[in-house]
Amino acid sequence: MNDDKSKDSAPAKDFIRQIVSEDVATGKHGGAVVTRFPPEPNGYLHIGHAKSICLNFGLAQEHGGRTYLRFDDTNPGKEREEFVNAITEDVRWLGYDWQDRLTHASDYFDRLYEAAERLVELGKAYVDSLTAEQIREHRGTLTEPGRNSPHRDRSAAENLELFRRMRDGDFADGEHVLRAKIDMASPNINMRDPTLYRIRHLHHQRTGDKWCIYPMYDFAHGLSDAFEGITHSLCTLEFEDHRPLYNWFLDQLKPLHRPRQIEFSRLSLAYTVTSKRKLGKLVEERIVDGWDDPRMPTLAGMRRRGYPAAALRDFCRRIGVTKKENVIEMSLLENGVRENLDHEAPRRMAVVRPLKVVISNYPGEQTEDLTAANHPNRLELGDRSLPFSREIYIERSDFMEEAPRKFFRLKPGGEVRLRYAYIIRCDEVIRNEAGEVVELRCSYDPDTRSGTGSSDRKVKGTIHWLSVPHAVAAKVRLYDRLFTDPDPGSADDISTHLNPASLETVDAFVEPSLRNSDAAFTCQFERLGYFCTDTTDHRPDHPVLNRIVTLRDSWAKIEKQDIHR
RNA sequence: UGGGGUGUAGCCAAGUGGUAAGGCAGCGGGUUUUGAUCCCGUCAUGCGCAGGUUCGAAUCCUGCCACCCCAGCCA
Repeated sequence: MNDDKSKDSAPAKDFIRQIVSEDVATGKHGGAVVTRFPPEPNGYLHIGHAKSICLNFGLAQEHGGRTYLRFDDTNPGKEREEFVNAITEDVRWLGYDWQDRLTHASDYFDRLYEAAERLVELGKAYVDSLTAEQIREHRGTLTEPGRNSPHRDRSAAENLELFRRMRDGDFADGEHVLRAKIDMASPNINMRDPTLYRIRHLHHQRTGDKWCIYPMYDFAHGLSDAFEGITHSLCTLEFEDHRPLYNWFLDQLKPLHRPRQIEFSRLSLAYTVTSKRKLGKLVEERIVDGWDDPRMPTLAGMRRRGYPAAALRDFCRRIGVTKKENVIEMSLLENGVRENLDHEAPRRMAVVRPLKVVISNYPGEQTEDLTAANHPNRLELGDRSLPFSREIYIERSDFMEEAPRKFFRLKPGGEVRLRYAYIIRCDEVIRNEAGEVVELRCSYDPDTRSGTGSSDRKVKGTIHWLSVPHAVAAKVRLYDRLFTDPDPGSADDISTHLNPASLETVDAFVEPSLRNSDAAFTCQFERLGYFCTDTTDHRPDHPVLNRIVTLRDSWAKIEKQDIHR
């Protein structure tokens, strides 16, 4: 089902791949390439993370290297086990395998603590007893240098004792922190004695109550990279200013491996938000069903919507990796999904707004099984049979009483081909008391059955249809973009940009072969204009399908031209 | 106004001194039992701006402009 064809072609040589190739060529790190994908387990992964996952895992793959999946769990209280499970599932779904390299920053809490003590002994770290507010005041501003803390010159022995007592739980939250002793006048604010450890009397999801002090990102991250032998530590642009600090720790502590941090720009997608915090808000406020709501730009949401993992990988390859701020248009993602699905998805018939057609010259009790190809361009995908009878449903919009000149489909007195069946002619239009069209009387040409030698009579239009007694009721969920603004993330309150019509459910009929289909079965409804997939809440007798992505619709263009004529 | 980054088409993105790849979007056309797919064509005298160096500059130099990030005991 939607088998990931490995048509992911070779990635472009972005600047990171150039650096890595050069490092491999010059034998740096013995030619090894070791990367890591380090999410904080405080939310679900979204499309932006896919870029990082594809980069990190892809890069290692290209060089026969290794990639760690490392949970950056240094801040208990924000992080939850539910999220680590979701994240591992998403990474696996995207098609990547970390093998036995699933780690946590918390795995290194002992070693990190030892490293911190070493820094204290080296005179490169001290315990500060200022309040958070005082520390902020001492930090200075963007244009003014900071001031040294009065505790900056404590002796190594005193610092060591204080730090140990911090660890042993002698102090309350916020009473002390451990700080690096660097330069309070540095123009780079990250170098103005950054905090290394803070006291947090909190239960940690993995280490339990063993610790009441937890390391900060800057301290934990670079050293974790070093511990794991990471060669290239790839992160986003906002960490550029942290690189001097990343290197400072390595310079002071001289670990065996020396990783290199390289920054690239985040992905942002027009009309969506890629911020765990903001996505979490949509979940909390029940604007969506959950992190995996098919409208969400999360990997779980896209999976449930029916986006193939291969299409997401292809998308990540297409967008490239640079240091430039970028906003990718939705159409690029959708084109990739469409392209993948067009090749992979079998075709089926469906009628969303039924109009009954009686084929008056077709025998009343007769039923015949017609043969329909599963894919018009890939005969190897086989075919299925489609029951045909005297009464059928067609799409309401496929009939027009007063049709513009270029309307190819059914009109009074006109002919149209029923896909995989016969050519019919509209003889009569039946109305109700209100004057609405409720039924069409047509006649068919028995010589035009699809696939027979005499079936090559040409008519302009082809429409889809379903035999009334055989049609299966189904629900189709039509999703539209969640936001009306191209950059909803810029608003303080993203809910002001919500699209009220982001979800519409319609009753439809589908062909009998869709009854008892597998959940997650993805198909394209012939002539309906979109791809659909069965959802997780699939019921065998009543399929519920999600629209995945819309087909290119040149009819809309023609229609518009016609109006303007 | 301190520091760090980034500017190539509507959106991405190659290009590393030799005369502007590719994709998406758009536009025009052909094939088609999905108005889909597919195929063909078209789309920057121009690379943030202004000078300079050079036979030759998106690439080198100088100056300017615009945008993004940084003042968590978040990551």
